[in-house]
Amino acid sequence: MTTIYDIAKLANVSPMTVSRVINNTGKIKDSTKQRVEHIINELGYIPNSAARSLISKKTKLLSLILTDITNPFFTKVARGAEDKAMELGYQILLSNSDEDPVKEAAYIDMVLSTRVDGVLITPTGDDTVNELNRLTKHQIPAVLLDREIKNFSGDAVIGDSYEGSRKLVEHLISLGHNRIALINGPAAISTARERHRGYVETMESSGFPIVNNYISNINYKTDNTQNIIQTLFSLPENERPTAIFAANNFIAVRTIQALDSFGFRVPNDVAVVCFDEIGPIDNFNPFLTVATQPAYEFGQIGIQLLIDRIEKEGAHQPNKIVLPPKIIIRQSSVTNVD
Amino acid sequence: MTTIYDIAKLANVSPMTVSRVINNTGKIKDSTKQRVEHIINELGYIPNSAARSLISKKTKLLSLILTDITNPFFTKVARGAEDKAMELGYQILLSNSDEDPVKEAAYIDMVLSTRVDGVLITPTGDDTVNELNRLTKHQIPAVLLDREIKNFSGDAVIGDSYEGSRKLVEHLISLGHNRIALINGPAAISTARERHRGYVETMESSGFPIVNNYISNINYKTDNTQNIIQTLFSLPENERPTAIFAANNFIAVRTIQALDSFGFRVPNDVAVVCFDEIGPIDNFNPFLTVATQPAYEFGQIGIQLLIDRIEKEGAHQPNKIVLPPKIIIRQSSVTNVD
DNA sequence: ATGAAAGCGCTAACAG
DNA sequence: CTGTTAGCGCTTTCAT
Repeated sequence: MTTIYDIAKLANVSPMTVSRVINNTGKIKDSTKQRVEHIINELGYIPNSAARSLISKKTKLLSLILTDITNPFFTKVARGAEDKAMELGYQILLSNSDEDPVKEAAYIDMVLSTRVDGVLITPTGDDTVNELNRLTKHQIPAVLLDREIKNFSGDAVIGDSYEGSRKLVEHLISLGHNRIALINGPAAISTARERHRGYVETMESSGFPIVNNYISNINYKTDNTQNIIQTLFSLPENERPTAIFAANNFIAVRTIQALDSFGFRVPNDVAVVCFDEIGPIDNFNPFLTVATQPAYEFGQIGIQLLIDRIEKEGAHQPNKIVLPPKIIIRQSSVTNVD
Repeated sequence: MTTIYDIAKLANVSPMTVSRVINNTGKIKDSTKQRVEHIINELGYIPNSAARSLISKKTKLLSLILTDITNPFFTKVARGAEDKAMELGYQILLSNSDEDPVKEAAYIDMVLSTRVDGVLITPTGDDTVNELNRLTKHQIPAVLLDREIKNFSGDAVIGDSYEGSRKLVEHLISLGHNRIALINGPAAISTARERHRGYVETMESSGFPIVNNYISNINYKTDNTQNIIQTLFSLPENERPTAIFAANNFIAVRTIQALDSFGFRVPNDVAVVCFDEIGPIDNFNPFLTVATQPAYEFGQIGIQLLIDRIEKEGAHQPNKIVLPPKIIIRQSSVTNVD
């Protein structure tokens, strides 16, 4: 491996001069500069970032901790994050927590030993506050993505789950539904709380009762919905829900599959709506009615906030960016739509 | 930031003893070990990997260079790669080349300066051989993913594009099609060459002519298919293709969109088949007939090969793993299928 | 079983 | 404009 010492020797200068040429600092005679640069190119020399990090305490590495990149929402987040990071000279370390606090903690360990400059994270739940505190203790800035956390104030990029929720429920109500079930994420996750709030308030303001049996909480990514669907549809026909609000795309898919397994068709027997698209290509799967969120921007803005926090001196106020959802009406809720 | 010196001072030992405790090397008296470990936990000390890398010349970092993680095939590859890497104690740096050799080269630069231990890469084309040679020059192992490269022999995980291609075309022929168009990727990419070969040989062995106008090459990810579709369907009705073999999922989507814009319906007017799923959830979008590839395994195996190469002493023979595709028949080619 | 010295590759601080 | 010295945090080597 060639080092600045090799270059220095060949160029008859000190290593320090080589360093100056590489970093474009200080004043170097043009001829020396040329000579050094020529040798650098000749040998294909590339600075060792470990050595640099040791001094600068910066790695130009960021950690992106998502629950699962396989979820199209997070796929696009990752793409936005990567693009912005690259643009600003950083690289991204990817991790999937799978909604599992144990995996999440293990990743924070790695993050800490890799000494990344910052972390953009979708926390698994409110308890993630402990991991965030570990980061803070080591002065590693973190930005929350998609989910806020109780007892933690810091930068965040989130969607407007309350608003999206209201609009989805209003849409269902406008179609004549009033027995609407909510299959939600865990109450320890802010998006689930907000979607619940949107659901409840919209139902109430439309004068419909909140039926507790209609509301359930499951894991956003793993739990299946068989039991829930079975229970809901064992009710007498005039008490069954006519529509289901699935809190996210994965829950929606599992819900539709469960419905299918019991012989119920969407939307003929039941209408289904949810948050976020189920595929990477917008408007290509013309099936699910969704509250879609600008995932790519989540990633971009998240990284931008993070890098601002890293590079800008002084502790400025926490920045909270709220990105609005967009309702797209498709066949899973109405039959007569393209 | 706490260092082994801080620990050493508090434990009344030398830094070397602390290092030994951390790495579990040498013989340490149990009592000293306990004492040191206690203080380590107390302070929440975590070793600085930059310092370690400087000595060991290892970073425990791998680079994953894909064309676009937004493509569900690569999304799953990334997931498989990340899982396997984590399991083996490595972290993954994610990059998207967007099929652009310039971006690809820029990423290789970063890779080189970050001193990753290895690279798993989907090359943009045969010219990527130059970038791979740069890696080799710096003794950084690389494993090819999904695509092989002319004039480069090394480890690779690829699919059987020829076989998948044959089966897709055979499927179309069995449905009575013989005017089948191929919208392929660039000839500089091995998968495109193999898919072309599978198409040509299957057509010929079935006694059908190869119509040159039916074959076109475009970028896997960016070029649109408007012109191609327009040209094909300006032909007299009895010369138009009745089926289209799109070489990958993204081309298929753009093809269907283009067909749609000209008022042609799939599969009623034209059958469409392609490689790889268009969504992350298998069997949920019951539309496209595809040759699907085990993307998750691509990632897992790729990382496994890479780490073997990194950790196993001695230069063993290049390892080439070929993963078979699976044909899934859906509505884009036949109307009477679930 | 433990420690001291040296050095990995680079740059900040100071000298000239 | 260029060089010298020291040290980032850790581990290897050699002593004890």
